[in-house]
Amino acid sequence: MQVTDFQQAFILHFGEMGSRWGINRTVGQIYALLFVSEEPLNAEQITEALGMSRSNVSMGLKELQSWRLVQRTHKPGDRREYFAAPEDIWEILRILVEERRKREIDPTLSMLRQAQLDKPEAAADRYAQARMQEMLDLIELVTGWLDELQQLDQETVLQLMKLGGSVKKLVAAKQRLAGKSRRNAKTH
Amino acid sequence: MQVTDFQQAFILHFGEMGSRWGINRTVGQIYALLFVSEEPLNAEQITEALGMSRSNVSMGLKELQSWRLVQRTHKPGDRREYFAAPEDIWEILRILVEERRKREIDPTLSMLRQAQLDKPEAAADRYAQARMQEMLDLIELVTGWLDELQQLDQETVLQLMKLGGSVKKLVAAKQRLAGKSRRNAKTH
DNA sequence: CTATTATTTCAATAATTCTTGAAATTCCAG
DNA sequence: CTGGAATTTCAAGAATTATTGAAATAATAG
Repeated sequence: MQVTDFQQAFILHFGEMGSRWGINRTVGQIYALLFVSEEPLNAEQITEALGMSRSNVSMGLKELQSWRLVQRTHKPGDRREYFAAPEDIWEILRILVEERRKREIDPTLSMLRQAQLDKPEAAADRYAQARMQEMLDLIELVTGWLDELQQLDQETVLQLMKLGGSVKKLVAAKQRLAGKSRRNAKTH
Repeated sequence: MQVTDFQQAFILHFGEMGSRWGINRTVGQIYALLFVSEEPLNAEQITEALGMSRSNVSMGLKELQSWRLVQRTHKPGDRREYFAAPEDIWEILRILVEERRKREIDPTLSMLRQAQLDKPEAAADRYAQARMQEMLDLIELVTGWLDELQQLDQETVLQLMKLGGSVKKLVAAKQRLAGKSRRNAKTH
């Protein structure tokens, strides 16, 4: 297998960006190749196309599988494994968000929650705890919202994103509605 | 300056997570220290608190400044520089989103746009180009939406995020309204 | 089974990134 | 200006991460 110049530009870019995205060059290149390939590829084809060692490809594929970013298939009468990127790009985005969250945010959430169980005496520690609480609240708000977005069907998300600035009016309208039903409730 | 055990847990965690977040341990620790410190700190205090070299702190602060994540201040009658994390945690989030986007997404956007200017002949390239177009469309949709969210005031964003699942009804309602005014327009 | 092919593991080394102390530079009080 | 304090730069070494070929393991066709 030989990549075209057109594909090559994309593959090399992903390789370069890999380090900024927290994956290595190899993994970035393998994923880029799979993403622009119409048919699933086996490890040997990837090795030849990218000019890296077979073992490197094996490790890269393992990493991509741990990210759930590649699917494994088989061809009839061929016992080699074939790999492909998910067809649906929304699915890819969903997985990316989930996995990055699991790796980059969840451990911090645990630590922040743990820190709230303490009852520090010193002023410096009480300030630190308050700051951590602020961070915790913000992360919970944003990740909770991401959870809700993921529950929604794709069409609704698309519409919401296309709403643009008019979302403000919509939210304001909703607030007024909600206000009616709790006219006498404690405000704020 | 000496950090307490309570602060230390937070600082060490940020140091460890640093590599997953694309910054190094030093930078993570410095930021964590500033984040939980009520008063701005100078480089010497940071050096002592974290037990790393003065030059390392200097480089770390430079990096954090390139991320716009620290503010520089001065104390009267003291010519040393003092550093602090922004007080407002929403501000921190905003900056983080902007900077990560600039570093991790914008270069890819350029590349993808460039690739759409080509008019490839080969079937493999035409497929690759179509895939890149899908990726481009999705990134533009999401980043465009982030832009609009950033235009909104914090209160509106907060309300939107707290809407949760009911956002679906809201969007549906909006669609019905919009539908009235383009009853006879070409659907989709 | 067994021979062959496919895949993974692993230890060595290549490459990159981080950290440091020393030297250079900048800054400003006197 | 000048001297000392504050800060940055830089090259060397430390530490980490990536890549490889060889060996081990797994899978299956015959």
